[in-house]
Amino acid sequence: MCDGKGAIGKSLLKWYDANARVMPWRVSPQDRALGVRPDPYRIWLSEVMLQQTTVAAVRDYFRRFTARWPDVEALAGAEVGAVMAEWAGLGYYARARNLLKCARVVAHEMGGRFPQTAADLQKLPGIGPYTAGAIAAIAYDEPVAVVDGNVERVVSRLFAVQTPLPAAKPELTDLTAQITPTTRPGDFAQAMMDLGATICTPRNPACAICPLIADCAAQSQGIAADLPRKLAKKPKPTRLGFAYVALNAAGDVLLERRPDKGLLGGTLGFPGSEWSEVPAPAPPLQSDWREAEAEVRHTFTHFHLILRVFVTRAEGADFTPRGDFAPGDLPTLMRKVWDAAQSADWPQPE
DNA sequence: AATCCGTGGGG
DNA sequence: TCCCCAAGGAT
Repeated sequence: MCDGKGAIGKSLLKWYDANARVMPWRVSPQDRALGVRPDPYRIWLSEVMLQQTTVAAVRDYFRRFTARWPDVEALAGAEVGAVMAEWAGLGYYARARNLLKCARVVAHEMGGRFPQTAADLQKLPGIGPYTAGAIAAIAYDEPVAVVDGNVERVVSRLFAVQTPLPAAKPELTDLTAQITPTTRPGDFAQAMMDLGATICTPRNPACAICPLIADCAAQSQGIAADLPRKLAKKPKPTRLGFAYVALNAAGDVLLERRPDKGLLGGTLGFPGSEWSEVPAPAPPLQSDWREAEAEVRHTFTHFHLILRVFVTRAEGADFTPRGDFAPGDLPTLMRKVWDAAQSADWPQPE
């Protein structure tokens, strides 16, 4: 490691000490001075929630989870339906299923203590290279490279890496390791991410106020905003489908839980057809179905979806009691279906 | 290794 | 409106 690279950590930590963002899972500088350590449970929970998800979106979810399940043993004792309902709206629902799996492994097989190295953390469900590194660095001071999308951007600019992502990932990880200090590696990782989120942004980076401007190759070459290079993305097709909202006379709701695998796996929702270019109607029961005026439009990671929504009054054995149903327990797509159903011209019960 | 997985905000 | 993208992981 050359002196220039060591200087990056020093400059960055100085900036971080003056500019660290306040977040519910971070230990405040005052508490840190009193010797308070980050809680591995809260670091783990926050890092899983933050996977591909903005800080703003995570905040309230984190508060609700930690209020309801203050430690890993409490979470391990939760029912999967309760966890899915609490996660509803946050997206990427495999994270919620793996979160509970991981909590149960840690609580039941590890005495409630998380592994203390990145290598061992990564063996747990839902913990990959990034999350393992983040927990190890922040909670256990392991000087490991922590590489998320922010760090990829910051490092590709610092060293003017021209290789497009994702092929550049190993090179960026290696470069990150070279500038990661052995002291305060967790603060360094969080500082890199804060820098990427607030100054070294994807578009219009604020190089003029960047603490690393003197170390940045891309800035000196005038190409900071052009990095990192990325491969072109494929276009998103549009799929169609039908969704069915049935209530009985008491106002109970016909719901179904989706299988664990695939889109919206393990979440609660309304029955419906397949989603495809030419879906076949698939009402869950025979009744006087009325179509809502409003269609539901929703965009997933890799396709657009347009749903036609039908409503009816009917009787059946497997309705969810009205008092047990809350739209907030549904993923966003199904909340949209519910909202569209409210504006429909409902048939009267027979 | 390429694909599959949500959602909301910003430009 | 549309595209980008955000503290990625599993398969």
